[in-house]
Amino acid sequence: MIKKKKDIRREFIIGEAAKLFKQKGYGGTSMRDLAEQVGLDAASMYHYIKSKDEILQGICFDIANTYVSQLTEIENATQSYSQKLKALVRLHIHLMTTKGPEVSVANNEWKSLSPEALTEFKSLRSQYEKRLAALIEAGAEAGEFQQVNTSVALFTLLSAIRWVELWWKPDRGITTEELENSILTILFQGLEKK
Amino acid sequence: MIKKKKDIRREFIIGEAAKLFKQKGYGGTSMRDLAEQVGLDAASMYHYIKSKDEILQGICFDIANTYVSQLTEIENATQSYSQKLKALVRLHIHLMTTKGPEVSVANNEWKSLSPEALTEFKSLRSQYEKRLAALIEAGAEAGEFQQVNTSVALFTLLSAIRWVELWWKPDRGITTEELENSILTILFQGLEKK
DNA sequence: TAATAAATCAAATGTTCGTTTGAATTTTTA
DNA sequence: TAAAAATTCAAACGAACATTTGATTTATTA
Repeated sequence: MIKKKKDIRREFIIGEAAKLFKQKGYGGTSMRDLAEQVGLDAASMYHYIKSKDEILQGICFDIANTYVSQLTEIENATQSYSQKLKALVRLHIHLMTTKGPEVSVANNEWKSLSPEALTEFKSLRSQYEKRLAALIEAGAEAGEFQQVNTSVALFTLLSAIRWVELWWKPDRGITTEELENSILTILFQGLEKK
Repeated sequence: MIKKKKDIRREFIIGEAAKLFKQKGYGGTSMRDLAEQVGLDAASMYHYIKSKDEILQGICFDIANTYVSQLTEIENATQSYSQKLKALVRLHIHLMTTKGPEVSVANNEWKSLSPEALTEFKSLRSQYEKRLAALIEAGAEAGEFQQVNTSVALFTLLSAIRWVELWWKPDRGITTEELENSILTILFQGLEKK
């Protein structure tokens, strides 16, 4: 037996929690709300999860680790810095369209992590930003990018795509391909026509 | 007597609330936290404010109204659509550097508004987005912008600058002028060097 | 200075929260 | 089918919350 029924239930609870946390915030979601969503009494959920905080940790660190491993792959690829950056932006967008609630929670609710988890999470994020900044810096030195402040470029890129996690639904009348292309056009070519 | 002492106290409380709401979230900030911050007993604060929700409303709608009136001014100005859009982005950035906590709260904590206020707030935001979308649409038809989906352009622009409200401090070693110029360069010229 | 108004807070109210306990029920195993 | 294990929930716990009450202190006014 590879995956126990208990684990499946547990994952279901965490998935529903992600949806609720995205919708109403971590603080705004009670364990009783979550219990109702999964069709259990609140007390019963504690057979599958240890605490509310553990759920949030699961979501946040799962996403954080995904981001880190994607960045590592790109760092090791042989492409121009411009291509690397574009590929990374695509991966970010893709993750938002496939794991919307989880990404949303990791991006917006991490402040509610317990103190120890919070420290660890901020450290992970800081490392990620440093490595990404290095990529931008290298690209600028290679003459591939405009001369703009690295931090500004870093945060503008990361921030510019954040709306996707809130906006994207399968029925928006736009494919993920179009979505990615439009965003990449604005960020790398600029909105203004030359 | 133009401004009563009571009103000044009230505004101070709301200002401190904005800082705390930004830092710890609306749900994560108790009235006791806020009382300690302003140097009063929790009960005493109720001489100056009606409720916690009223504070949040004050912050959110103050910012929302500022955005709307700024947009109205720009709509009525005689400039190219490109100039209008750039001016608006500058105003957004400027508001973040001058009213950081309030903008942060209006952007991140509006979900905690009471049901009626929430409806009103979402309506205001939706109107704002529609008018901004119309500006982008018009600029595209005038041939000033690249051919990208209007919603994508709209949200990418608005989202791209959101990090400023969290990042900007007077001692970041960058003037607001440089900050605005760098961001505008990326968004309108693109990060890639041609 | 005496009367009045404003400001303060100790104490309590009722509610909601995350979580635990312990017993009942259902499912699995031998 | 009997014993063991897993699952469920009713009930309750203590803590934290926003807010109210009522009395006390401080400032203002006549």
